[in-house]
Amino acid sequence: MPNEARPSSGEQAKQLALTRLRQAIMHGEMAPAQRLVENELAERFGVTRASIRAALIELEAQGLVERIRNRGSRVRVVSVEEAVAITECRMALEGLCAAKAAVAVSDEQLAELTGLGTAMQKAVADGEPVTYSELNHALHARIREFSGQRTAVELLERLNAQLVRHRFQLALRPGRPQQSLKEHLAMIEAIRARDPQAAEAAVRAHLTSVIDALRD
Amino acid sequence: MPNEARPSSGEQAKQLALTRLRQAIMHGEMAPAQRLVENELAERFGVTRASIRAALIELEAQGLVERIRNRGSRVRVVSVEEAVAITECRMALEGLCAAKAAVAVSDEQLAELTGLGTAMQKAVADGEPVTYSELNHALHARIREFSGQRTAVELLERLNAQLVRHRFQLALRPGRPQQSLKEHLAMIEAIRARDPQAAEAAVRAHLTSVIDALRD
DNA sequence: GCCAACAGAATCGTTGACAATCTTGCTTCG
DNA sequence: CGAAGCAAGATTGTCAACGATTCTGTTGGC
Repeated sequence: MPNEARPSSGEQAKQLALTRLRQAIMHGEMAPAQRLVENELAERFGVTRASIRAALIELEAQGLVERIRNRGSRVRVVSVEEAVAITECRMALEGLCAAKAAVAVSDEQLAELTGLGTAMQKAVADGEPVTYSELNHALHARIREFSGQRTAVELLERLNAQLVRHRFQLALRPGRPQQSLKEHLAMIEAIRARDPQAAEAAVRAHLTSVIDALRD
Repeated sequence: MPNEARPSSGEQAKQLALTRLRQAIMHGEMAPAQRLVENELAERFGVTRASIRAALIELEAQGLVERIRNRGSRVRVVSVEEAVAITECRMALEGLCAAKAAVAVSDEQLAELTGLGTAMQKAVADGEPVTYSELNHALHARIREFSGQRTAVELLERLNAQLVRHRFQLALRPGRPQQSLKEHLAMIEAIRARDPQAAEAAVRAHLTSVIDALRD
């Protein structure tokens, strides 16, 4: 499970609706462009419309849902061009994070990155694209985290949430993990060398490759 | 209330509450960390609490308001460190926009940028920091716009909204406009030369200087 | 046969009231 | 005199009902 969002017991109605709706969208349980009728969701989740409404407003602000006045909400679909534009933003922000992380990273954190790297190699060797995709996600998340750039991390998480569908399709493409693996290992290597410029360059190279792949 | 920017007549209650609250915060009518009691706001704006609540949820997602469960909302205060972190993100994203703009810009748009540049020179010469600050804001906004990067523009507008207070304080500091002017003219020059790398470098140099100034 | 007006259904927006929670100030006991 | 406990007040969270808007399918006229 790449993301947090555990509906802990003492949760409030709105929070529960928010986390469950978010998970449903991110796990692909809701088809893209599917209508999200407030009454249905309220009944499904056992909360009132007000809570669903609050959750939808928040999801709209996060770019996961599209709302039109008096017409309703639907799961937002991101076109390929939009996915490219989002990835370009990721390139700028993750580049920043990688550079910062290369300077700030601790030895234990370096060990964790190295471990992720070998796990990714194993996943590719074993031909397990789903595992690889999860490790991929985890690696990016860890690097962001290690940078200590709270603002950038927040923005990146918003952006990534919008890409779930595309990310998945990408990981399942034959040959893609092999290509991607090399770039990821280069990122790890640059951070291990504590070289901020090299780390930023490696991340940018990787995401440039992602953009090319997105465009088919 | 000197609030223009009409919440156009046919506007819905929630939209009205949102625009007015947003303006009030951005114009500094609400002291930082001021409590935002839903009932008070509802009465002040002549709408119901539900509309205020919806507006507050949206403003929280935009980073302008802080909400704590069962405790209420307040205007979010951004510390200096946070302002620096935000500006670092701006550096990454505006750098991207400037590079794209340098390639995509049209001749009329170039003329507009040049015009802004001369207006800024005049404002500095006449010693009008407020006018300069507005032109500054306009220049950055135009460059973003000309890049055509919708996603990046959206993120940047969110980030900028959080900086209003700091931006103001910066513009009024003696000597700052003179320093800033040179950097802005360099940005314009690089875009006129349609040189993406130079444009990105100029923006980054400018925002690095802003960070130094923020830190005092 | 085609288009415009119209009624009905579906859905969202708004309202006022009630419940849950937190804060604050007072009281009481050690 | 100080601290724990309690009660009142303030504020947010939740709810169910009402009103407004948009969509859809049908009917009537041309």
